[in-house]
Amino acid sequence: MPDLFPSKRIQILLPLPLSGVLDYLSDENLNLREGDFITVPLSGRELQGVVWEMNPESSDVAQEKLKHVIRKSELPPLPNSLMKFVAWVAGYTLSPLGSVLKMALSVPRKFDKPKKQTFYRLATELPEKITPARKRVIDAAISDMPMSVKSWCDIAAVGEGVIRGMIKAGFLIAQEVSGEQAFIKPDRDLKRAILSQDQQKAADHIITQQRSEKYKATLLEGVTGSGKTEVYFEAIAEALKNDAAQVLVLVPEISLTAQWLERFKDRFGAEPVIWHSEMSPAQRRRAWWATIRGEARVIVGARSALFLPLQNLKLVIVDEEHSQTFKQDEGVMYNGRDMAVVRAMQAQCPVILASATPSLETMINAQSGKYDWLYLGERHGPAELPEMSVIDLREHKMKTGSWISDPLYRALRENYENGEQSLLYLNRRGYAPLTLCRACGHRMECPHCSAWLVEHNKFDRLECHHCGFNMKKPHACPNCEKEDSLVAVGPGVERVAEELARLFPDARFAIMSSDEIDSPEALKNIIKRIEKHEVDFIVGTQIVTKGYHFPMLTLVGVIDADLGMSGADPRAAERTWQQLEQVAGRAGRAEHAGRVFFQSYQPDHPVLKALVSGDKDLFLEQEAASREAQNLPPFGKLASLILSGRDKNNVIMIARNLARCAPQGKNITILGPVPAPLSFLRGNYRYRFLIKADHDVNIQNEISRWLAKNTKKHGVKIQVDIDPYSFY
DNA sequence: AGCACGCCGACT
DNA sequence: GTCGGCGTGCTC
Repeated sequence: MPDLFPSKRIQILLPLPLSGVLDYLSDENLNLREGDFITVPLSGRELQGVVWEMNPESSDVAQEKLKHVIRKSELPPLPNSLMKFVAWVAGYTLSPLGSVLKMALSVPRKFDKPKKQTFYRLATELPEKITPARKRVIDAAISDMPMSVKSWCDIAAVGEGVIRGMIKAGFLIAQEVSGEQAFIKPDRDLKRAILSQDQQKAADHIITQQRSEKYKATLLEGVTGSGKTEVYFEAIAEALKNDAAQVLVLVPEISLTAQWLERFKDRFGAEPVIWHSEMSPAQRRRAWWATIRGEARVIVGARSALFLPLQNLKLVIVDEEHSQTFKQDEGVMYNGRDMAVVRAMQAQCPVILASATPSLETMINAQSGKYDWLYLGERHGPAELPEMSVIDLREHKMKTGSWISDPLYRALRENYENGEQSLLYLNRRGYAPLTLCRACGHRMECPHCSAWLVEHNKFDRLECHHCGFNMKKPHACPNCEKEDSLVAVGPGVERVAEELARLFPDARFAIMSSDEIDSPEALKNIIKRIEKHEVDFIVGTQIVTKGYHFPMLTLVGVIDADLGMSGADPRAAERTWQQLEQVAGRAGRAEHAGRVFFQSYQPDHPVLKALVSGDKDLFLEQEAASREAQNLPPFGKLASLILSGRDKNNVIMIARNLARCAPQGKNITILGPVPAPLSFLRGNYRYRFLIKADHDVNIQNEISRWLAKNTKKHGVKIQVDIDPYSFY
């Protein structure tokens, strides 16, 4: 086929795990620009990608090999700011560029044309005499914005009949709208909160920043109930003065933000646009379109919302910035909190990091003056801080098979007899973490991982928490074949609940763990039961730290405060502290001051000392000093390299080869290879390196050069995690 | 990510 | 003797 139009070599990025762009030919009449969505052939199939470079410098791909771009999409182009961000994240995380693009494009049916819908807007001339229901509709109208019948019903709280009647009477006028149903625009002036002096000062500071339209990071610190949300709502209101501005709010887990959404709706009269991975394809499509067209004004979402095609980003907020949920430790391993700061920097807009218990990273940045630091001291309402104490388990020994010490039992008894609610916290699902044979000592282990099988009474099974393998608990030991010799060792929440039931035969219990709470309905039910005081004792895993309010709860017992303190994780102490602080915060939200007991074999551990004394600053100071001494983040840089493969000897050999050509220098240290803590996972043997470097080392460069030196890696997967949070 | 190519076990 | 298992490698 002769070329009717001259074509030109351009570079396309496809949402595949390819490290770079591919060269294609573009016909001039397609009139392509960078960011345009296009369809191209790739090994016999058609794929959608993005025009990445219109004027490539050079390429070694032969001209004959090049294929033509098939067509250009009618989608608005990918905003240049997002292309820049995608490239930055790929470079930082050492991930294939195409994998990062995939995160930005994983929107179902985005190439479909939106279907036509009939919307209705309020007529300009309305009768003077109207029924109360019709008045509600008129009052609810948002200027002359057209809406679907369903939206009218929702917003005015009337039945469909009322709306249909008004359409018939000509008070609502039909309008064909092509495209998704629009989101209701937040009203920045709707309902200003009355701010305390502290809050007002903080809000003023942020508003000034907002007006400067420059990048600036701010830590907004304040205990629970100090009103951080109201303060950053004012920043959002300020940003919304600009009619095109878009605001991005990142939250750790969107499924747990129902209360937050209520407050937003109350303040701005409309729900924000929501983004997270569990949304239905239709919902995601609608949110993505609203974002790329600039119609979405405030977007609240999980970390993946960073990859939305925002057109005019003017403010970024990271709520609960200390949450480790922001770190993704699969696929493209990025930290949502850090990338939010980068996104703001690239967009030249302010970013607010809000938390009651800021991460050490953010604290250091605030102390050094890199971030502004706003502190809200007051705690609103009558609640007092709980009284905390440590139970020394070396002193108060427990019987075998018991996990509740005498002092804790006495406190629980007293609380129960006073008709109050208590919570026992143990971050361990199931009945027992280990099952072993009394006769031969055989441990029930996962066949695919080097991990114990966890006994779950609820399902009457043994389960691996790493790969999901599960089996029925056998009657006889699989090793020595002795009958009834398998015993449970150690406690999980189910077992603690069992002990409680023995101690308090007439009490009512609830277990809160991901096994019990597997749907929003289950969550709602359990919360309702607790709020109605149909429960005397709650036994819960980490799930109870996620910000529910238990107004009747006055006692918290931490079964094992030492859990999670060991291992190679430099953040172990910080994480434990945050978790325990949050659990402790569940006690005494109402008029009663609460009591908190930590059971521990290391009562002198700095984490417990800090919690009991309430001297959080001292703990952070010590923690900072310790990390600085070890040159760990945020003072030094850390990365992990995990090699995994089916053949153990092959993995070891390749690990040794890598070790031989590891980067050397006084400002970079390579530790390893050692078997990873989970040395066998999902059928793969795993070895790990840790890379520690000074702050000024370009650790990505060092690692890429290192891995490039070693070409033979057959049968071994190498995963790089920059600034790891997971140490399995 | 798909899809083809390629080398070792149970089938007509 | 073949069908097909998924390990490995390539796609402009």
